[in-house]
Amino acid sequence: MNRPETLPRSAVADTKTRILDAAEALFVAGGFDALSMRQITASAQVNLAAVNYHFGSKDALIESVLARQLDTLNEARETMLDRLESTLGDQLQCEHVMAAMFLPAVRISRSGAPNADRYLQFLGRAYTDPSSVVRDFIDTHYLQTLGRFFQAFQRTLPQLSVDDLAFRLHFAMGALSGILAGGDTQRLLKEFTQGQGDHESFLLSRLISLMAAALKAPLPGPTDPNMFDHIVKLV
Amino acid sequence: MNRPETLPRSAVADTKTRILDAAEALFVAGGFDALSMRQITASAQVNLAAVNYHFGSKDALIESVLARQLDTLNEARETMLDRLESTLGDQLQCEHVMAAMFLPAVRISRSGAPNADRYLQFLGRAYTDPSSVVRDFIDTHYLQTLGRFFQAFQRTLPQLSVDDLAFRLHFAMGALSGILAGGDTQRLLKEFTQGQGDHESFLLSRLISLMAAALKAPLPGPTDPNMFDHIVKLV
DNA sequence: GTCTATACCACGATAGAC
DNA sequence: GTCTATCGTGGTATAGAC
Repeated sequence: MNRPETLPRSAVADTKTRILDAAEALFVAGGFDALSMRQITASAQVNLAAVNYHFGSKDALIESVLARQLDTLNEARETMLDRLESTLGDQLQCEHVMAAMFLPAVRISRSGAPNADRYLQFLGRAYTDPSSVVRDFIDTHYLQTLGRFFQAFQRTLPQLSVDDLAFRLHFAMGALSGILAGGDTQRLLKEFTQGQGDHESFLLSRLISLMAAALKAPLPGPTDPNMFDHIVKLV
Repeated sequence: MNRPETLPRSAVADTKTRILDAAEALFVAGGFDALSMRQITASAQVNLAAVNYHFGSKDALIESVLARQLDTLNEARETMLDRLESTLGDQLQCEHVMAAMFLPAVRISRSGAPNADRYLQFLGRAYTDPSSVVRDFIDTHYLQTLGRFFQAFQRTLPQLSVDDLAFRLHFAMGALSGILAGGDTQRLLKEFTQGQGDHESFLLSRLISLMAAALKAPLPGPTDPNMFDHIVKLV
């Protein structure tokens, strides 16, 4: 922002970047609560007070760490959704919208960008970290992109009311978080990063199939609408 | 445990119970990280060191708070599942199994038990609290009951392999957590507690319909299995 | 503007007196 | 069983050097 443009980038990163890199590495390794200001500053070889000077607080630091990676991801997601919408037009289905949500992360992780190999590890941490700081920031950060995707889902699922769609998307997103938060995350990420194209397609299609089934479920329910009353009286 | 049986219960609760009650109230109000030993002991009007003496640590205290409520709930869940299984036999469907998971909490909250009205609030906190202490304990606590329900789901969904069922249950449970963790939790709980029977049946049947749709989704996926490959090549 | 040293307060935990 | 005193660690705030 207010850094002079004429200043040449030195061979070693400046203090602010060193703090960001150190915090990100420690965050990926152990999550937010395993982070201490003294650990970060020692790892970055800067003074303890440097974090507060450059970022204001520990919370603001980790938000900067998250934004540095998630801004790019959400841009790619919206771009991919735009392309799919303009290419497919009325043939757009909710599976395409979900692909636009999940594919960009995989692609970034396979690009030649620095630390690309750890990108999905970072995402796994960011999406599953239990701290309210991380969760609140991600929720806020997703608000704009999520609205964009909500409209796309509305187009592909016109039979659902706004309330029902919100309910089911909430359901589906919670399911995704649950999968990422589960003990299988490591295995899941391994398949993402190391698996062949077949594995990647298979896993993503399996995930998307499930979410599509939940989104497309008939409104009155697949069974007798009064089934629940029946159960209540049964026990 | 090692409290003498001959000691009569005094009119006011003893130190251990007062600590439990105070911790539970503060936990419901603000979650685990908003709890401090000094707050708890001040609210319970006991000494700061009393928590460590009676429970060993702050983590152990909150585990006692959770166990006091969740043990009863899981017993009721397993009991209801037993009754449904013996009553319905081969006619048991996965909707019944899910009802056995969700109904007991609603019933406890409407019983005349002390603090029953706050029971669902407590459950919402317990299931959505971000602290690893709470999450780990609930996961461990659910292991036995969850295994019992897993077998029941296996019976009602014989077309799914063990791995696929685990994947989908993981999905469904994550969805439930996502719903509870969302901003609509308050409204959801209001409907649970204040709504008429119609609302309760409607909401639960809507939730169960969604989860049943995800569990019953056809294995190859509702769309072309190669659709994902098609998407990959499209953008 | 940047960076450093250092002080401050709240936290959970514990030893030892009573 | 209960209490006081104290320890180590956490995030934060600030005065002052460069």
